[in-house]
Amino acid sequence: MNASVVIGLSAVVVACRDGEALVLTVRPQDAQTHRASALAGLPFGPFDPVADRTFELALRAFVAAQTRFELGYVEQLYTFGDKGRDAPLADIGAGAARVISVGYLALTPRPTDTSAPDTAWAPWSRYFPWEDWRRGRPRGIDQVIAPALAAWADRSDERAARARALFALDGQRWNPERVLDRYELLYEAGLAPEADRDRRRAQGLAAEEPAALSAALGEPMISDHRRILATGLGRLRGKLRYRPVAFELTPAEFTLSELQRVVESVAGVALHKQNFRRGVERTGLVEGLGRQDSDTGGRPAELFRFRRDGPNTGPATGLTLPLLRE
Amino acid sequence: MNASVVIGLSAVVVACRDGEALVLTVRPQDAQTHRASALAGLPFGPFDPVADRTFELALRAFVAAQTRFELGYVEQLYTFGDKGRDAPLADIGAGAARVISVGYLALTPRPTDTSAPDTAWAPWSRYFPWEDWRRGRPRGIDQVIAPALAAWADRSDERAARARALFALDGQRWNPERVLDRYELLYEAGLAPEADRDRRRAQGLAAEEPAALSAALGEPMISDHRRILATGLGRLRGKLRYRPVAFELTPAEFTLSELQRVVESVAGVALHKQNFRRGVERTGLVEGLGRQDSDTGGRPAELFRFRRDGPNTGPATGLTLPLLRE
DNA sequence: TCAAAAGTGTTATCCTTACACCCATGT
DNA sequence: ACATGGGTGTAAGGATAACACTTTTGA
Repeated sequence: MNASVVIGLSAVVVACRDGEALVLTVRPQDAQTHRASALAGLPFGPFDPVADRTFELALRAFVAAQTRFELGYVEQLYTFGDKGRDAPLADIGAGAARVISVGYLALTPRPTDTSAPDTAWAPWSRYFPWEDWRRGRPRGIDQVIAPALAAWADRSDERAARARALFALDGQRWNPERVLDRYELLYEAGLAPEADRDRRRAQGLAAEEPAALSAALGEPMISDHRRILATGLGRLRGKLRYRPVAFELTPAEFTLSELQRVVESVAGVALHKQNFRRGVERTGLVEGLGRQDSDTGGRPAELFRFRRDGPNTGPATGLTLPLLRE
Repeated sequence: MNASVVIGLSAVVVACRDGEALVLTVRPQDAQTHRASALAGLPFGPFDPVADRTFELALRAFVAAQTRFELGYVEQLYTFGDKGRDAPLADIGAGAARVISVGYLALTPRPTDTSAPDTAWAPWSRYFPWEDWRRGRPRGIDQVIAPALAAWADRSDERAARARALFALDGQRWNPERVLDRYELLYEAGLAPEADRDRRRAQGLAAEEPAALSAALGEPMISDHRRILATGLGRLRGKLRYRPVAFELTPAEFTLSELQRVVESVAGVALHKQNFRRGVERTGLVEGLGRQDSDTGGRPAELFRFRRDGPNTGPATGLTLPLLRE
């Protein structure tokens, strides 16, 4: 008998369209009914230790097979191995094995609709509605999340303090990057349906039908995919500020407003237009093309291009995020 | 027969002492001779998918068992799975299995000498001599590395450009965080003995005795451990600037000079004293204790303490690195 | 002509960098 | 007294944030 481990790969594939950040989702076939699952998940597949030379090659291959979509920029996110939160065994076609899942982040400028069945681009605010502050503080935080967390914290100061800091409760500042911490807090507080499901599974009970989907708490995903998605969003938000990743999400030519909408949809905050533009131009990561884009609704905007040979100077080359509204 | 994968865990355990950044190393027993290996490695051990609940718990347990040392701060680094660069099978006690290694970074303020045999704290400049710029540009870069890379680049502009950017060759700026890229470049160029070894193993040849250890190219390590170490150093350097990790490497009470020496030894650069101090005080991460430390050699220095309840304000709380010398 | 979006100018404030200088201790 | 390291003051330059304002298009 050899080690009873299988390695699963999952991909958070991100794109932007019409000012909305999207993530590629799939609805896997249910093992019993052979119909598409009620819950969505990330593209995922097994890693074959004999045939696959590297994780990344295996990932590119199965995402292409599953979604008919070729990946561009790819980076490893995290490897998840907690017992009790691993993928349901049926999902991955394994026997009685422990599943370790290696999550990847992939970015693409072209969210072409896939012709594959049961795959779709979904705005990620569907899974994390509390993360979108572009039109001000999301209602659900004060109306649903804060009261529920208060009840959970009860008389625990530590819990209450964490809730305040992560969800910007009593005048604290919102930190867009702590997506995973917020999701984990909701999970711990039992406000993510996944927590309930994992607990039942650990106790050998049958799975419940998913509870009514709360608009404030977001849709759940299969397995631990919402956790992987949270990791991806957090990483991407952080990286915006110190690596030129935003340009992996824009077409080859873009206006500065388009770039700003991409950054805003990922960071989930509204930015100050003029200062954003100045910030972008100061980096030297971008060059004007002299040509203009005229279907903007107002004055035509100059087209820009990312300079891949940008200045290596300085340890950090990313974009500044000049916040609007305080 | 089940999936032929085993998961290995490795730890980059970092501490600082006397202004030197140290890493915990072990010399594993050779399978044939039963004597300590000539090459050092990182503490590592297998992950047991049946018994171990999480990676982190397993890591803490085997590091304690192997080195008699308890870990404090721990974070996951990266999961390595490339074929041909995985751990030699004998090292991990596996059969004909593919080895996936999950690397962790651990920080500790107390580099107590372990009583365990064949474990030692080593300065990491032993493995990456080109990474220490505290006393100016390391000699080995111009005398050994640059000529060797030039020969390797030959007429390839792409190779030459990468070498220039990573090793700060023609007046380019040194970027302390790109430790892994530099190590990988040396590996690719055949300047790391590990590359030679991996190639021979892939071709089914016997392992060579390690070549003469060049002072400029650093000591090799077993398996892919030097790559994991490079990942850890790079991550830690980057994190210094936006998370309060430096305080995981200092004792509970410290002078600002001690803190500066810790940061300098990790970042591998010399910092401007006055501006560093101002930078630290501005963060509000630290509070003076009124008491003083008198064995400094000059005027006694005030003792400070890290405020774990530091201000959550702002997305980034780390230290500024005001460079000395240009 | 007006709405909409692009783009410019200006200012106060803060952070960074750099330089010069004083302070307290041990030998 | 003087060497050594700790600590303060100040000023220039750049980045940021917050204003108000002009320009160019389509309807």
